[in-house]
Amino acid sequence: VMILRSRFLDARRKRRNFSKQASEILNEYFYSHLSNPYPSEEAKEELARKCGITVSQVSNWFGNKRIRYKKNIGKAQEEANLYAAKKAAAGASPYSMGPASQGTPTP
Amino acid sequence: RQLHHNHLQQNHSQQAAVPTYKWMQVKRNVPKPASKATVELFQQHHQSTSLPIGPSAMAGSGPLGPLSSLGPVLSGAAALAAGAGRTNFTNKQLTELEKEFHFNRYLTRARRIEIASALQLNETQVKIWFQNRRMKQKKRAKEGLIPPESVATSL
DNA sequence: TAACTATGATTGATCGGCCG
DNA sequence: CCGGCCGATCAATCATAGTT
Repeated sequence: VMILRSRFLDARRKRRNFSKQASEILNEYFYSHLSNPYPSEEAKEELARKCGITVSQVSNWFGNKRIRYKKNIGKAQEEANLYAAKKAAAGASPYSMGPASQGTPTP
Repeated sequence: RQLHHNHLQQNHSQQAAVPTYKWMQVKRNVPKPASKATVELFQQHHQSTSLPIGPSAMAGSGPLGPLSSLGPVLSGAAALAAGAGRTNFTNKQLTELEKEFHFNRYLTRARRIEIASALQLNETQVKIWFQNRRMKQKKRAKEGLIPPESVATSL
């Protein structure tokens, strides 16, 4: 558990940060679906294609994003949200629609 | 713990932009980081250095062979019951599990019990390990393009 | 260059659904 | 009704990339 863990348990070495553009696409989707940031398999495939990464990477990204978003709430999240919301509203947002999203949870 | 079905149903935060949806409040049962002291004690108590686990008895003909140390069917169970969240598998355990997996991707109840005892793990832990292992292989097959995991490896 | 932070990947374990 | 499996996800952690 100490020094023995890097034999076959680490394939995660040498990772590459996604391109600025890819991150932009992912964040845009995430914030425009903040009510339910769980893209379908199809959506993941499309995102993967647009971002030039694999579906698994898209899944990882959303997994990390969700968890890390929760770990804050009321931090830069608000800011990021506004940033994305405004951007989406500004136009050219192919993800404006969705299954059950919409920032209008009217009870 | 409680049930949780996601979808819109947020809080009443005056803040215009951050509603706090249900998915943000989902909490799972992962209590303690594991009481290492306890685990270690159990470990060393039964650490039978050499695992007598023979890759099962070839395709189920001669079921169960070597398996000797059988007592602690719950050392791991104890740890888990004690509130150990994520168990830290030792390389020995992982190596044996990996070996067994290569042999059989699925476990029989009997084999599961053998492995669990020999490795000081829960039957559940062994079961889950195999489940996760299968998913892992499937995932790698899909992307890495190394699907069948050539059992024979006759390269 | 060291210290710190952001982030992609891994993995034991959970959740809900399905099946025999 | 029960236990195992699948598929997706969680949550904690690892190791590295990017910042400061």
